[in-house]
Amino acid sequence: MIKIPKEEDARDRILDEAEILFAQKGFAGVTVREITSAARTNVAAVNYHFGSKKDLYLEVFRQRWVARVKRVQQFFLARLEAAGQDDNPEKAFARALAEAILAGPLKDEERLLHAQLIGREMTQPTEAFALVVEHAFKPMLDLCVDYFSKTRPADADRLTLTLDSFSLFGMIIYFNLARPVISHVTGRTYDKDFTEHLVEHIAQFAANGLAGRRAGEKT
Amino acid sequence: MIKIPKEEDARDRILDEAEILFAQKGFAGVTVREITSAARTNVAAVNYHFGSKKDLYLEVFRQRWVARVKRVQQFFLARLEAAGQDDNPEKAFARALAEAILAGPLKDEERLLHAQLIGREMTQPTEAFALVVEHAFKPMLDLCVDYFSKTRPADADRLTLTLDSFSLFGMIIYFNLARPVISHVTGRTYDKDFTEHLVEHIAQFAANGLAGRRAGEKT
DNA sequence: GCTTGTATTAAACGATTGTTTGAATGTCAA
DNA sequence: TTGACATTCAAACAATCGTTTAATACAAGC
Repeated sequence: MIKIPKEEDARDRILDEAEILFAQKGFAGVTVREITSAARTNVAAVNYHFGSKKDLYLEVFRQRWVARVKRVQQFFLARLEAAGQDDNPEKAFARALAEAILAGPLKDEERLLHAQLIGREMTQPTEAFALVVEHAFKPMLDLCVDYFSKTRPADADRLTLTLDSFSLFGMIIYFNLARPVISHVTGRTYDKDFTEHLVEHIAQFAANGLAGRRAGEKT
Repeated sequence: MIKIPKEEDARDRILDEAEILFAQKGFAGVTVREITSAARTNVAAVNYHFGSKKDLYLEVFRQRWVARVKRVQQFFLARLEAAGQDDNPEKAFARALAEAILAGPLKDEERLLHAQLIGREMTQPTEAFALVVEHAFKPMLDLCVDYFSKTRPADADRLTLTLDSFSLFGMIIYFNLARPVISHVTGRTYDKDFTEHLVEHIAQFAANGLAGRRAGEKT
C-alpha cells in the first residue's frame, strides 16, 4: 500500500461530517442519521460520544470552528507584520485582513463551511454564539480598534473607531458570505484571480473610507 | 366597540405567523403545528390553503417579502430625489440607501424579519432565492451601477462599479444583519439616535471609499 | 484463562413530523 | 328549502425524529 489513509476515529469522522452538514443545512435541517451515515457509523454513536445532537453542534464549534479561526488570525498577524511600516498602514491592515479571510490559510471548502457557520450564528445566535464572539469577533475587533487608534488623531472617539472597524469587517464578511449572489451577478467564480482582485478592491475601498475619516468632519 | 380589529382570514393569519417563525427559526426549525397554532387555526389549514409547508414558505416570499422590498425601494427613490443635486452625489446615494434600509418605512420588527429572511437565502439559497435576486438585488444593483457610472470618468469599467456597489450594499446589509454582534460590542441598542448615527457613518465611509476610487489607481 | 472498560451494533422506544381523510360547518344563490 | 361550494375541524396516517437499550466485539492488564 502506497498511501495510508490514516483512518480517523468514529468520533472524529462524526465531527467532520457534522460540521459539513450543519453548515450546509443548519442545525434543524440535519438529522443524526444523516450525520452518522456520512460518518459510516451507527445512529447511537452521536449520543454515545457527544451526549446529544445539540452537544455535538456545540462541540463542532469548540473543536473545529475555533481552531480554524485561530489559523486565520495567525495568518493575518503574519501578513500584517510582513507588511511592516507601510506608507498607508490602514490600507495594509485592511489588505491583510481581507487576504486572511478571503484567500488565507483555509482550503476553499473550509472557507465556505466556516462562513456559513458564522453567518448562521450571526443572524440567529445559539449557545455557540458566545464562543464566536469570544474567540473571533472580540479579539479581532479589539485589535482593529487599537490599531486604528494609533493611526488617528488622539481625539478620535472609540465609537467611531468601532464603527470603522465594523465597516471593514462588514465588507469582508459580506464578500465572503454572499458568494452565491456575487458570483451570480458578476458571472465570476471565486478563483485565485477574482479573489486577489477582491482583496485589492476591499483594501482600496476601506483605506479610502478610513482615510476620509481621518481628515473628515465628525459625524 | 371603539375599534374594529379587522379580523384577517385564516390564510392571511397563517402567512403573518409563518413569516415571523420562518425568519426566527428557519424553514426546518419550524413545524406546521407551530404556525397554525400561532395563527389560531387547524393543522390542516396549511395544506388546504397552500398545498404544502414548502409552498407556504415560497408564498411568504411572494406575498410578504417582495411587497416589503418594494416599499423600501420606493422610500429610497423618494429620498434620493429629495436630495436633488447634492454636491457629493455618491454620498447622497449612500445615505439614501442606508436610511431606506436601516431607518426606512419598515417597522422595527418588520426590518428584523426582513433581514433574517434575506440573510438565510443569501447564505443558503432555496427556491426563493430567485425571487430575492430578481426583485431586490438585481434592480437595486443595476440602479447603483448606473448611478455610479454617471459620477465617474467614462473609462470606469463595469466590474469596478459592481464591486463598489457590493461594498456599499455589504456595509449596509452587515450593519442591519449583525445587530446582535454590534449591539453586544457597542453596548448600544438600535434606537433612533444610534440608527441615525449609523446612517451618517455609512454615508461618510462609503462616500470616501467611492471618492477615492474616482481619483485612485486602478486595481 | 478471566476481568474490566471502551466502542459498536441492531433493534426498539415514544414523540413528533408533514400530510390526508371525512365529517361538520358556514355562506350564498336559486 | 335546497343544492353547491368553500372552509374548518378532530382524528388518523405513515414516516421519521432524537434517544435508549441490551447484546456483542475487542482490546489491554492481571
